[in-house]
Amino acid sequence: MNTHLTNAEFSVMDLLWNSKDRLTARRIREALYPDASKSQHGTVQRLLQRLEEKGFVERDRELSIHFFSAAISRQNYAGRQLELLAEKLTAGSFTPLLTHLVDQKKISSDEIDQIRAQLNEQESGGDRP
Amino acid sequence: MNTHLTNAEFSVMDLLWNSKDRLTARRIREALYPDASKSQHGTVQRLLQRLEEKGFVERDRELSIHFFSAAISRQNYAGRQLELLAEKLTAGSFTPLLTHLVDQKKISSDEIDQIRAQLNEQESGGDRP
DNA sequence: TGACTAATACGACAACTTGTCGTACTATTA
DNA sequence: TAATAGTACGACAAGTTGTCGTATTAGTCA
Repeated sequence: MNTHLTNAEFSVMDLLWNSKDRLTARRIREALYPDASKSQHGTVQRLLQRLEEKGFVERDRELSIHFFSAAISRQNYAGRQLELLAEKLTAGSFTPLLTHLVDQKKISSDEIDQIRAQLNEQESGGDRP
Repeated sequence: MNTHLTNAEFSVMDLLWNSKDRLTARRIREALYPDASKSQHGTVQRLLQRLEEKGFVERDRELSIHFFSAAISRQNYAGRQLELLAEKLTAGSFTPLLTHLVDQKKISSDEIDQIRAQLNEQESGGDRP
């Protein structure tokens, strides 16, 4: 499975991630190209096709009008990208990344609290192998 | 300043980041292309030139043999990439990224300890507005 | 049913990027 | 001054990306 989303592909995924329900190609076209010229049907279909090939999108072929949904969650994608980043830059370790963030105060104190809470929870709680 | 490093460019930066001292183009070529054909001088020079344009590399022109060094640190680059990721995927917030990491236990307990220590330190310490 | 509309499938391509090479030029060295 | 090694950068093939257009299939309705 390819791991990279191009800009246009990302726009589609962003739509799907933000949508509660599955979307038709038409819906997606309407959202991405509100002026909706004829040829942009094709563009969206092409994008969906490539996204399906890459494993990012699931297509329900049941009906002749297909329904599309994200095959992986935004969280999942974000996590994967973060891992790639760490792998490439810091030999797979996240500490240097986070250290820098904290140093630069790029993490708000609210965020700090949330993460600390989660860390504490995890430490006490779920250590079932 | 461009924010993206291509593969070949990254190899150069990786070298510079790993090196204590500034490097000459020759050193870099030797490292990246150990077989060292003639034309690869040009390749490395080209890469260094582009990296300089992008603001990633500093070039000391003092002598006719130039010295190259990273203009931004690995940490800095990593942080910037992380910010871009968060901006694009989670409206600039890091919490969802980190939450996912913690959930998946992609962060080792050692790392958790380090980060927590740093968080505590920051909280008690430097809150000067 | 046959004409029409809308959907899918995908080849093609222009614009851009990327890695590489080669050539021109300059400085240093023997 | 000839040879060597460096810098500067134009050029280009290969790959990517966004887009379009055309072929084909499937419903729709007078």
